[in-house]
Amino acid sequence: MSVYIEKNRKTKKLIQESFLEMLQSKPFESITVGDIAKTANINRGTFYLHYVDKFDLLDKIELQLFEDLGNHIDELQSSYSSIHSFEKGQEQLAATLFSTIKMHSPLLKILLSDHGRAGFHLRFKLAILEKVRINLEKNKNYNENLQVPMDYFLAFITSAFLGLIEQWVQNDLDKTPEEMTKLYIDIIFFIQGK
Amino acid sequence: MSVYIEKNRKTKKLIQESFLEMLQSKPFESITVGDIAKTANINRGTFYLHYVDKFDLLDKIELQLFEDLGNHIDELQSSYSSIHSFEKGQEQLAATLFSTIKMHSPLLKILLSDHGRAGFHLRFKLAILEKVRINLEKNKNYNENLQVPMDYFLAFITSAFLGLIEQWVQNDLDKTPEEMTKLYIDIIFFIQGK
DNA sequence: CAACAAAATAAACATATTGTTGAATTTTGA
DNA sequence: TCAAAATTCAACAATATGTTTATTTTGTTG
Repeated sequence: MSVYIEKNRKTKKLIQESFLEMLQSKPFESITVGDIAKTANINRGTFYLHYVDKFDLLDKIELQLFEDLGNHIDELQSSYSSIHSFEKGQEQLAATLFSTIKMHSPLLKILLSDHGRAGFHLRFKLAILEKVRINLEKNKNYNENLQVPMDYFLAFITSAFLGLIEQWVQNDLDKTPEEMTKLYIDIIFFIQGK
Repeated sequence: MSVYIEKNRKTKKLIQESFLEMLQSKPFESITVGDIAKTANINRGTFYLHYVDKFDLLDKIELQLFEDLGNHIDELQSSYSSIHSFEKGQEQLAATLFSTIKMHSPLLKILLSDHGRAGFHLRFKLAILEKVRINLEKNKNYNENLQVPMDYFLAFITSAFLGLIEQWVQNDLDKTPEEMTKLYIDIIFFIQGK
């Protein structure tokens, strides 16, 4: 019984790999179920034994990604102290984000490109935003000083992070996570006029 | 002759309006040329007299948007002095961006949502990034002090802007452009610890 | 008004993709 | 070797695509 599940997973994995490989060279919208089956060397009917349609396939891949990202971020973040300054919290979060993103950068590069699916950027942002929010709440001070609506402040910080991540992924990780963290801090310092 | 062009434009306008109306309730990928024709009360064949396919239609809409945005931004920006501090330059650009975005917010809201098309966010970011770049170059000082690769710095600043814009548009313009500009400045000040 | 040309319509077309079915076949592991 | 599970195969109706041809509507112009 357990081996049948294993077999199941192997075909699923084959489908996903073939699909993601195609996604590098052609946009999601132009990939047909027939294409996927052909590339994976399976019968088209077999695809439908595993997924409802190609949207379902991409849904599953996205969900798995967000789950992995979330778990890994939480893991790293929990190793930090709860009380810290805004700057220190940002540095810790940056270190966590960049080292987590690194593991998933090939997939992220595809999903964030125009070969992916409309709205992925929003879903990704939402996932990161939640982590930023939690991190900010660790710092008691910021609440009192912040004169700006929280949704806008979160949108600002999260999108700034996202901008660096997108550039980094598009540059095929031309820097280490540590260099990216330093880069983030340097930008904050520059804006602060230091 | 001129009236035929006028007639032509009226049908094109009708197609675009019907299309954008549908786009508010269903995603681009699920809208068929037949749907568009039905909503616009035209023959399906007529659609093909004006556009190659539905992608071409969306291409034209996006292009028109970027052209309008670019023109309006350039217009407003040219009214400012060329030499200014980083903060002053950012404030001027923010004021320009928010007032320009306001005019196109209904369309932007759709195109940035998951009803739009993969990659729109990237194309929009690129359009804004170019304006940010030009604005930064007006300030001689920043070049000397900046210790960070330009592509990353631009990605950071532009995405931060974009984050505010997206939140604003999603909130159905719950603030005036002036309030958004002040909000942007307040966030910068907060990060600077002032 | 009559003639003309552009634009839109209507119907038909081959083609491609979809998602489903049922039966046959192969693979798997116990 | 056996039975269950997984995959294959062929066929199916349904839908959307993009093109074509003939016909009608529309607006302009002499």
